[in-house]
Amino acid sequence: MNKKYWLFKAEPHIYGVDHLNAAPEKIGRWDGIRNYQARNFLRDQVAIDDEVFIYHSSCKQVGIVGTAKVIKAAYPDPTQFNLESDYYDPKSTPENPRWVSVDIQLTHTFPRLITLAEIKAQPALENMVLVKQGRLSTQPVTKDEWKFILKMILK
DNA sequence: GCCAACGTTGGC
DNA sequence: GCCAACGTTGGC
Repeated sequence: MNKKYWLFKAEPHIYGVDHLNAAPEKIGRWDGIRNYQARNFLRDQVAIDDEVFIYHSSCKQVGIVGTAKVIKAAYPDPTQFNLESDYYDPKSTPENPRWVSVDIQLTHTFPRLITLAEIKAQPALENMVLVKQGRLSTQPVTKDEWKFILKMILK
């Protein structure tokens, strides 16, 4: 099974690299995904040992802030059953859950943030889903894009 | 199944 | 706060 690469978006004030860094073993549950296209990636394709860019959206500095690896594949997102949660979904049942989570472990916090503007300025990245389809919170990244972005940190 | 109205995401 | 680009809902 080939390792795959992903980009997960989050609003940093809700859940981001800081939360993962503060967690035991830097492990966290990626939950609250309520978009079918994103859900399908999480449920059907995201696998253990896949690597993930953590992206901060809707904030002052939008961009990629670090990497994580998947340590647990899709399982029912517990927040969908929690009446107290913003992510509660009355149409979801334990027998037939709609939404899934994965667990990830932070592997690197970048020494600097790679901004969306930088990414957009790179011809090599013009086909990234991030560039072509703005609104998608869980998206695939190609191996070439992954390697290219890691090199950008050194510049 | 179509499509208008409405809601959300997310950059700027 | 604005607005473009989606996604969702609901009448028919």
